[in-house]
Amino acid sequence: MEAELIAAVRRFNRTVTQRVGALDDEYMARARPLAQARLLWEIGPGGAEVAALRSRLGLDSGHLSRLLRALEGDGLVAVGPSEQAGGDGRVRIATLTGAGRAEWAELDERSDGFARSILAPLTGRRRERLVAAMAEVERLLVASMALIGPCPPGDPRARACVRAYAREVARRFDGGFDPARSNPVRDEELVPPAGVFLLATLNAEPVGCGAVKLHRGAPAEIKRVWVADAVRGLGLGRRMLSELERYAAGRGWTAVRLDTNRNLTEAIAMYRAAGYREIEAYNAEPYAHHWFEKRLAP
Amino acid sequence: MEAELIAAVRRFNRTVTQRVGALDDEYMARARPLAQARLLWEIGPGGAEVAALRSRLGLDSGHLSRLLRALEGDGLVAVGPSEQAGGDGRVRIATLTGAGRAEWAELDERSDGFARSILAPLTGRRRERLVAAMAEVERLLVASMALIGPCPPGDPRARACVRAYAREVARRFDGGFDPARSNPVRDEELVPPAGVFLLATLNAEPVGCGAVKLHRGAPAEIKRVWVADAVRGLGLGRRMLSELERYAAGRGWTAVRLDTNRNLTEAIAMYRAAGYREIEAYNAEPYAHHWFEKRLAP
DNA sequence: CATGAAGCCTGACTTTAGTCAGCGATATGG
DNA sequence: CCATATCGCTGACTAAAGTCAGGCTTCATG
Repeated sequence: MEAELIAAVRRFNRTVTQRVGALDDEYMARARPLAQARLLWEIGPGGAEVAALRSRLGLDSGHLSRLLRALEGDGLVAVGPSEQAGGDGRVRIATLTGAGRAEWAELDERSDGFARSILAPLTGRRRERLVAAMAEVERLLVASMALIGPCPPGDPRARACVRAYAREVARRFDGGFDPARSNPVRDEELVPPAGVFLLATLNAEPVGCGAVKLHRGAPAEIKRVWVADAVRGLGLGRRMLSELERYAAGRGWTAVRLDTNRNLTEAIAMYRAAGYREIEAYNAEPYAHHWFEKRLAP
Repeated sequence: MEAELIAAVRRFNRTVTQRVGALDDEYMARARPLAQARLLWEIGPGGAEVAALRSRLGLDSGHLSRLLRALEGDGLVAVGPSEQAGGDGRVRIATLTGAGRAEWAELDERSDGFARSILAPLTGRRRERLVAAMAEVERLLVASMALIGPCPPGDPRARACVRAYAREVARRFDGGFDPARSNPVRDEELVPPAGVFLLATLNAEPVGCGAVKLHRGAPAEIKRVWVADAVRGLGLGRRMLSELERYAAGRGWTAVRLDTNRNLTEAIAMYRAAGYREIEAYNAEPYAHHWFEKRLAP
């Protein structure tokens, strides 16, 4: 990786996170400790589960509890049981009181004010350029924050991705998609050593998946590569694919193949760009129109 | 200002400062408190004056002193007298010891590693785009961090700007520039109520200047508008100009004028773009070829 | 329904950050 | 040379952040 690029990223980190970040904190903190303000903000007008707050803010359970107590003491927050029918009685939900909503609105206003103060000194054209560049940085940074790792196929996040995949496929295939008619994939096939299921997460939210089956005496087979709409076009599919290939190659497989539907044009383009070449049908998948293979470097 | 733009800036602030900023801190902090690590970093291999560190990091004198003591105790830093011939015996200089330099190098390495980790998940083309966008954001953010405010013309920073202005003008005018031949500007003329000298600063460093003289019974006169090379093209000259106009308008003047040399083409373009129109010579400035005037809204 | 895990809580800390008054040495301006 | 300011330092704080061990309640599971 060129030193030039690294130096540029470092300059950015220094200037932007240090200066803007510090100012942002100042804008956030009103007569209140920063952690409390952040928490209040994160609860939001709609309320939030305590566990979600803990993971989003990365706080210790004791610390968070105390912060909630402080906000409750100031009459800004009410923490109560989940209240939902069939809800888990252990989880508690924090909601803003009237005063809390007022203070939240105040924070929102200040946040607007801060953004305004960044734009204010710039002329119209430069403003547009700054905003466009910021959007680009944000998009690509988000892409680089996504993590891809193995996950049991039975995990709720994995299930959610597979459901989303099935929904999308049902929408896009001519004549819909009936899982019962398609070649089945059983969970055991996606657990090492038979194969693996990889989950892509962004801030712990699942945003994509992919799996590979290591067939004995045959090329490994890639299945269920899917990326959430919100993060398409960031190269996540490509990363998922190469992680799956890496897994197969690491176990000694020298080729991977996959089947796909003619309507999934971007996927097909991605496979070609990633070095896959079209082959004859190797299975009888009723929804497939194209079959691809890629040889793996050992 | 459109809500669209503000929302984009806020999204950026959120993603970047919170996520990248927090990670940056983690990378910085090795078994050491963040403030100590930052201080060590800021001292750098070349050493630094204690006062400079205080202003750069925005720390309280007592706090900084204690941090220095802690680093000294760990054998990383040595604080000694200025040592320079004719140096101020009160100021002290912090320098890194061998161990300190080693730890500094380690921080440098980690900082590189962090930058690398941002770029690593991206493909080549996306990397280029991210870096380009980061550079753009940084440039424009720097522009919006510059502050313009009144400053006594005798202040060392003001003097430094005026000297830089004179050097540049000497380089660019045909046949150089001899201040003695030019229409003189006395300091008293640039102190309220006779006029004002404005200084543009970026992180407390002077990066530009401008002045206006409020002539009795005549249009106000703008002088010495100058912007440092490093921050040109960011609209700072334009901002300086409008601050000067605002000052004159605020005291009741309804027009400003100025003279300029034909070689300062960007300045001339800026005057025109800012609503100045060329007029007949109103003085006998030997270095001037163009004279401009702008009417001010009350 | 016994068992263990999960979710949230409190108590009892430590560490870090930050503030403020005042001191001793040095510099500066009349 | 005297008054006054500046620079860096120490002492004596407070506030905020963060850690860790347990305890109570609720849930899931055999």
